[in-house]
Order: sequence, then structure tokens, then C-alpha cells
Amino acid sequence: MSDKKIVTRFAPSPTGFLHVGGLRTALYAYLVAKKNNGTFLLRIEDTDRERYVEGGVKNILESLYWANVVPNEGVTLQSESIAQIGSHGPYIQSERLSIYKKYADQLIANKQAYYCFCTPERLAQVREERQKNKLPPGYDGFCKNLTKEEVAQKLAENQNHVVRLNMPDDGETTWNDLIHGEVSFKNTDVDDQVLLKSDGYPTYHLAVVVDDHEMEISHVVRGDEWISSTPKHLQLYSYLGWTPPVFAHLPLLLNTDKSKLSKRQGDVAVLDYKEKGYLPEALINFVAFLGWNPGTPQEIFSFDELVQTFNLNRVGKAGAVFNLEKLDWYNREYLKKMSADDFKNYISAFIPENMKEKIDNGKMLTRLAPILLDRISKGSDLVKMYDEGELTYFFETPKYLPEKLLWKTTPKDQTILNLQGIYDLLSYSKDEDFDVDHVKEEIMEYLQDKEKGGTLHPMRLALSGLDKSPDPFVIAGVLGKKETLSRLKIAIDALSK
RNA sequence: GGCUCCAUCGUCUAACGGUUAGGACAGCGGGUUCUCAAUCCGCUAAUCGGAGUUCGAUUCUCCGUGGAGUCACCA
Repeated sequence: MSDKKIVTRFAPSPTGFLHVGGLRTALYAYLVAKKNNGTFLLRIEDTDRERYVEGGVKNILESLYWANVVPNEGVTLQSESIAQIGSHGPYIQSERLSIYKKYADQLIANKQAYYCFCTPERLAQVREERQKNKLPPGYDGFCKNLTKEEVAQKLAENQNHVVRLNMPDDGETTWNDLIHGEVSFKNTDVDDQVLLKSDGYPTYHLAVVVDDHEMEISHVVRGDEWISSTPKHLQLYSYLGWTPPVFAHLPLLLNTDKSKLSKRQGDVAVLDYKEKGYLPEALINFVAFLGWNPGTPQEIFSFDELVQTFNLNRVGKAGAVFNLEKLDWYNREYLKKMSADDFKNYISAFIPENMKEKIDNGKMLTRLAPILLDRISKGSDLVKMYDEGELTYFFETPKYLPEKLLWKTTPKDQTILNLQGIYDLLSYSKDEDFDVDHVKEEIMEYLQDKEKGGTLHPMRLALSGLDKSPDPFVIAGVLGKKETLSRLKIAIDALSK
């Protein structure tokens, strides 16, 4: 890359929630900046007042901060509230209207842009006709030929108008895309885009060029959907006498049916994944690998490793399906790596209040953690698990019928013997918490012996009331000696009746 | 429809023009003297088609085909 300072930006529009595709774009831009000791800035493109969503900016910031993709210039979060830092501000486009106006005027003066007074009805008609005649769609340039006087008169009459880009009638626009290599468009195929809307707000096309230049952006990292408007942007750079930044158009994230990732095929909002229990590291790692790979077998990358390793030249050209199964795998991997304390913290947020009351918040949670981890990493929803009784046995002695205690292959008497033996072995243990591994060894030995039924199912049933549960020794560890023995006793008594 | 982009297992992808086309996820089968899970081992599975260049094409070129994006006073 050049010796110029690397500055990248993420420039979302606050029209809803930040989605995972946006997160990946932001991540790549962030990584390019960080890897080169550069700046990553966040700019808000809120020039569409109709689609503006209250709280949209906050959602974008929360999502980015959660994922650790934190801007060091532009719009940021300072102790929970939105702030702008840096010397190129303001970084919210609706606060920059006069700047866009200035450049629009300059373009008009140089005949590089022109006023257009066409009504929406006429525009629609033109579109339809061109479609019908199999001509390339787009504006027909009607107002380009208005005389100075006509324009002056219409302006004086206060007619509704926009400002359009005056694309050259010949030649072509070419650039060397960091991802795609050389991309080229014939200028005649490029529309005379509206630059300034009739409400005085700029369109994306004017604003993005002006801002990227004024904010000294060196690399524009954005989605492939912008490829076809890049010639317009390049033309503007040329008209305004500016050196364009380097462009990198990222392949799109896709739905399972290969269409552009959208709502409706599942959750796409970044914060949905937070709520579902995905770790930011897992989401980031997963999303980083959608379109990029290090060229080595390594799949698990910490955030720092990504910064070290990432390079746009290893980003592919084809779109990538957003495949949840792999995400789940990443999440499991990161869950497994978590320290006990971190996990306790993490899990705390997912435990329902009524469940929390029954937890002593100390030992209990620590012991419970591995089980919850196990279940969550299998994709279980904790609240649902609790509601469906899958976890209730940790908090209350299960209510079960004696016959449920019988494992199908084991006769009643043998089951009693089985449980009694386990009971005895456990009572010898002096340790209230149980040394699970140690006790387990003894019990397994006991069960292997004699005709005690060789199976662990009675213990599982006695402790959880379910024939499918976590490892009974783990449950015993969680319950503690007293409760474990009590449940075994209840089971033995019930069977002995 | 115009323009543009793209094309390796179901999915994410690797492969100086020379590999039995590799890995990961998922799936399937098996081992680990407890179910599920985890773990270990194994298996299934791909170069869109056709020409051309070349001693040799996944790789380069062209033509098809397929998919996607974009054609707004939305970004």
C-alpha cells in the first residue's frame, strides 16, 4: 500500500438495525486500518429522511462495540451516549448539508452537473418507454438542454428541482478494484444520477464522494452492490479535481437460496445474535471467514490474530452463504475456551429471574456452568430448557412415579441393589462437594462387579427424574452430597414399597 | 430487458499450469466397559458445459449456461 496514512470508514445508514453483512464490511474495513496502523472511522449516512429510524444510530454503535469493531474517529460511544471525535467532522451527514450544497454549486457552474425540473410522472414515463424500446434504462437528459434563461426562469418560479450529474457522452470509466481487479463501464451506460434532491439533501452519491475526500479516506471498503455506481463516484472525483481512494468491493453475504442476505430467512441483526447467546468472538471469527481465509488450516482466530493476519488480497470474489451451522461450531469452540469466571458472567444473563433466586450465586452457578455450557453449546435455549423441566431438577427434587425409576432392562430388586450400592459408596465420601472423578471410579467399579446391573441409568433417573440428562456424576456434583443422597434414598424407598 | 460481477464437495474454502483436487462445518459409520453431548478414528461428497492455448489445465483465453447485483429525488 502507499505511504499515505491508511484511513478506512464504515458508513451505514440508520434505517434499522445493523445486520451481519454490515458487520462484516465494518470488520474488514477495521482490520485494514488496524493492520496498517491507520484510522477506522464511523460516519452516519442519514440523508434519507423518510427511511430514518429513531435509535438506528444507537443500534449501530451498540452492535459495533459489542463486536469490538470500535471506531477511533467519527461517531463513537462515550459512556453510553453518542459522541463525535476527530477533526474532520461533523460525521453525521445531515449536519453537513451546506458542504454538499457548496460542491453542487461548483459542479453546476462548471456544467458538470445541471438542474433538472422533471416531474416524477415524466420520469416514470421515460423509464417505461425506454424499457419498452429495450434501451438502457435511465434519465433521458431532457433538462440538460435547457437554456440558461429557461433555468433561471424556472428557478425564479420556484419550481421543484434536483441537481443531476452530467456524465460524459463518450469514453469509459475504469478502476483497479482491490478485489475484482480492473472493472470498466462505458460512460454512456452510466445514468445522470441525482446528486441533490429537491429537499436540499444530497443523495448517497454526492455525499459519499465529498465526505470520503474531506475525511481523507484512503480505502473504500464496501459491498459489491456498489460496483455499478462506482463510475459515478469516480466521475465526481474527476470533476472536483480530487484523487479517488482505492476501492475494494466485497462479495455479498447470501441467503441459503443464494440471494442477497436479507431478513426473513432468519435473524440478520447483529444484536439478535447477542441475545441468542452467541459470543462476539465467535460471530466475528465466523463472519471474517465468509469471503476471506488465511490460506492456512487455522480456523480459530482471536481478534488480535485477525488484525495480524487479515489481508484484502486473500478476499475471494464470490458471494458466501451465511451458514448458521458453522457459526454454532465457532460458538462452541469459544465457549469451551472460556474461563469459569467469564462463563459465569456470560451465563448469568441467560438465566431467568425465577431461576436465579434458587441459585446461591456462588458455588451453585459454578457447578452448574459446565452443564449449561454443554446444553447451550448444543443450541438449547435456556429459558425453554427450564420451562420444559430439563433443568428444574437442579432446584427441586423431581416428582416421579416409582415405576419410572425402573430402567427397562433391569429387574426391580437389582435396581434397588444398584442404587443402594451407589448410596453407600457416596456416603463414605467425606467431601460435601464430591470428588466426582474419584467417586465415579469407585461406582463404576462397583457396577461392573457382581450382578448389580452394570448400568448407570437408575442413578440418572433417581437424580434427575429423566432418562436423558447430563452425566449423573456431574449432577451429583452440582447437587452436593446431602441432596444427592436424599434423592437416592427417596428412590430406594419408592422402589422398596 | 441493459449494464456489471461471479462460478471447486450440501455450506465456508485451499491448491507457482503438473496434487490420489486438501482442510473445516454439516451428514453418515465406528471406538472410548452411562444416555445425549464432547472427544478420537473412518466414510460419503466438488472443479457448470464446450472449444482453444499447452507435453499438461481447477488454474490462462473465448463462447455458452447458470446465479447474483444494479438500473429511485434508498442507501
